[in-house]
Amino acid sequence: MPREKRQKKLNRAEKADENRKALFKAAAHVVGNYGYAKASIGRITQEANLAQGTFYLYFESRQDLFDQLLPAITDEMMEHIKSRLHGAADFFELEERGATAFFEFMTQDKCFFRILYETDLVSPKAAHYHYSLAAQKYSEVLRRARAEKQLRPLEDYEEEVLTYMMIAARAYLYQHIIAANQTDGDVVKRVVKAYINILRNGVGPRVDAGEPGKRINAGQGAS
Amino acid sequence: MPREKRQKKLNRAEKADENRKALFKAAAHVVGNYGYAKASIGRITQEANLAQGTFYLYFESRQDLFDQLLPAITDEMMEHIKSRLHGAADFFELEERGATAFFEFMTQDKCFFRILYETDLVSPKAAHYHYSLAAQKYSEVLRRARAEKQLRPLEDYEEEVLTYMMIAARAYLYQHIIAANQTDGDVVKRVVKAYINILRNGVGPRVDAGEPGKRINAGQGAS
Amino acid sequence: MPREKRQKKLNRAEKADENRKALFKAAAHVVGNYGYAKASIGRITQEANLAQGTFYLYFESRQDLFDQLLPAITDEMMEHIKSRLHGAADFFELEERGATAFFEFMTQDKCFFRILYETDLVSPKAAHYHYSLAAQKYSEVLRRARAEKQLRPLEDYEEEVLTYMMIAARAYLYQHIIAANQTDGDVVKRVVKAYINILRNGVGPRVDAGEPGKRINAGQGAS
Amino acid sequence: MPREKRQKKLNRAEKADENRKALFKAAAHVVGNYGYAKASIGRITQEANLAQGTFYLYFESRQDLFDQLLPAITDEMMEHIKSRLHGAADFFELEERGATAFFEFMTQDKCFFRILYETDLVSPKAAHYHYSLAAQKYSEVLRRARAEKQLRPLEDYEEEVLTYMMIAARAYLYQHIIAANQTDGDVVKRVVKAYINILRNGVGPRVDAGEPGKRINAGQGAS
DNA sequence: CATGAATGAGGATTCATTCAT
DNA sequence: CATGAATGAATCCTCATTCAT
Repeated sequence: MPREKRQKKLNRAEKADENRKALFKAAAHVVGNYGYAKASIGRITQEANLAQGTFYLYFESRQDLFDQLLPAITDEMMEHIKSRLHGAADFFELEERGATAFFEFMTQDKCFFRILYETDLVSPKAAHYHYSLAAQKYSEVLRRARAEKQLRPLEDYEEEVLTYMMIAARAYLYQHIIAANQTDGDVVKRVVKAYINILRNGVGPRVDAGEPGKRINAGQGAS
Repeated sequence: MPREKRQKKLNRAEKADENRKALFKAAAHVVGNYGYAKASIGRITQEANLAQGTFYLYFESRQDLFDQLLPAITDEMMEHIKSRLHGAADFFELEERGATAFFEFMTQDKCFFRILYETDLVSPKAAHYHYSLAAQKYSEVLRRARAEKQLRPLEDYEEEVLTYMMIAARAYLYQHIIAANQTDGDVVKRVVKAYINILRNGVGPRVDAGEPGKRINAGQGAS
Repeated sequence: MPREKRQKKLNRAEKADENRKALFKAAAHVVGNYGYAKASIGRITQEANLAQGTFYLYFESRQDLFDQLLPAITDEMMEHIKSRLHGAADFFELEERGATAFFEFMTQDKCFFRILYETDLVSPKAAHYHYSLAAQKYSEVLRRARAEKQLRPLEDYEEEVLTYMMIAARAYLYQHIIAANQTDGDVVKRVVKAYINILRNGVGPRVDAGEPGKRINAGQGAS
Repeated sequence: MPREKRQKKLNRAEKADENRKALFKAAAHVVGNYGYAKASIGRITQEANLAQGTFYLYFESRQDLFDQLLPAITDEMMEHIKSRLHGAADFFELEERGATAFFEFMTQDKCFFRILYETDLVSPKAAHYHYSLAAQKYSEVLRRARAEKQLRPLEDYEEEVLTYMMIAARAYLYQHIIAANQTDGDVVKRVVKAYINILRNGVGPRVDAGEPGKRINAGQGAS
């Protein structure tokens, strides 16, 4: 008897969890493809194969869903990326793997950026959670990398600027190069390689090893 | 008599122009602060001090406004940036001035990014106009910079990746560092400096720790 | 338990049916009295004691209602008329009863013709349904009447012309004589008598004034 | 000088008349094809090649136009029909010519019935003008025909019923047979012939087929 | 728990009418 | 006279939310 009861309770709890997940998934799909504005409860519940009223058993309001949606995806993404980082030799390899994992995750769920950008409006808190988590992860990584001399010495502000340049790069490179060339199977690899190379070396002209005194750009002002 | 008539006609045309501009401005303000979803014709016209019906004398529909809004701001922004570039010595100075001008423009019109990101949904065409114009400008600049050897040789994919990294950096650095520290009057200067430094030199460790002079401008901060 | 459930379900279905009927009735009333143009959803739902939004649970759109309104009334009318025809001896008695039933139905629902005439514009399909059904009914009746020699031989075109003359007569006689003399309780009877008489005998002069018995029923008034 | 002035005045007056007529014509066209509901001032003035504001120089309001539109057309129609009646031998020939002229007029301006039927709603007065004029014309014709024994003796109510049967027949025969068979060039002729035949003789069975001489024109169909 | 009918507020759009030019 | 810009009321429709079943 008690087992049966537990069983039933489990079924109930499982069913509830299933419904909640179905609503999240449906919401992500609808918001990602049509935007928050068109993400009506009706559309979401329909997509989740539930009745409209059922929505309110799992979320207090439309706003409540929006507050929870991005954080849920963010956590999932962080989990995914983390799982791919193990064993990286240094900062640049870490970033290479991280970016690759990020792009992979995006490709699974193309609508991520629509959700991210719109969330900024409908739920600033949720958006802040996303960005501050990302920034915090980078901060940790950078601290360790600096401690281990994997980077050149960074001056004031450079760490913060670097952090957001990397977050930004991931976002834009995905949206504007990778998403636009999805048929090309190698695009991720190539983009990551170029990205890491620029990140490591910058794009300034190299001093000629043989002429250490020479300053590149010396005559540049003439242009 | 003809003068009076011309005068009057001018007034009419001027009034119309004023109204259109007021609607654009109001729309930018409302969309930027509340998002497209809440940018009702009522709110926009109220902000512009016009009657609701008047809106339809200047735009065919709400969608029509949305299609025109971002391009109008984009053009204005490009104009502003262009006006600040004259006399830059090389690529990095150009990017320094460009980014600074960009940040200035953003500060005038803080809601730009909300408009940009949301536009992607409500008017993909308008968003595409923005990004492709930005990419095109960078493409031209990069071509010239490469021709004049202001950059290290770039490999395949690096130019495209670099372009979007710069566009991305401008966006994220503004949104996450500059907008968040607006009380600090020097934040733009410092961010730009750090950004250009990373762009030029990367963040990889120097091969030869003992020879800091190897990299051009490594000590740029001294200026 | 199952009984209660069934009971409840019935109630729901019944409520829905009631609402739909209330909307039809309200629509008929509003359209009939104010015309389609002024038949706003607001007016109709108010008349039906329902909220505006409720309308859209029963009709897809205003147009959808308009498409259904006339056919619904047409079917009701046909049903009513049919119920009064049983036992008619011949064509003229059938038409007498039919016209009388028609006039009765009209008197219940005075706005019928406004609906009919306007429907032609807002829902040509619905109007066509009405007219073609009416024409078809007459066609059947005429076929039988001819087979049973209840009519003089009809030449080409006469059957079709006769059909529309009868449909037309019903409409105009109701609108211009009966509706205008509703206080007169016998108006229907008298109009029908005169109508049937003209239909049967025409109005041409009799060749032979001295032989009134020449035409069957020519002296019908004696009955 | 005076001549020139008169000339100018005439031009002005002519211009005004032209505008008024253009508005009437445009209104008839728009109302006839789209109905009163969609006959906005904007559409009408556009059709008339005039500015919206100009409308109010010729009509007090939209309603004012609607009040005048049908009467104007009615007068035009009566004029047309009257011009075709001259020389008719008796009542039936008169009706034959009248109906033919009516159908001709309709064919010129197909939208007449939409205007007529809708006018009933937007301007009952104007509709009443139409119907009472038509009834009055018939009344005069019938009085003379009866005086001249061109009809069989009519009982009570028969005259009024006959009047509206004829008005109704014209309307429905045009709308449902003639308008629907416009490609058939002879349709008018045939419909009129059948109509007059039914009107004259009715459709009741003949007592004695062997006595063709009994009814005037009884064998008319043989032609 | 789950349902979906009912609600009514909110928003895009149209249009008769006015009035300055 | 003629114009057409400006107005704001009116209307269809959508949708978050509630609640009886």
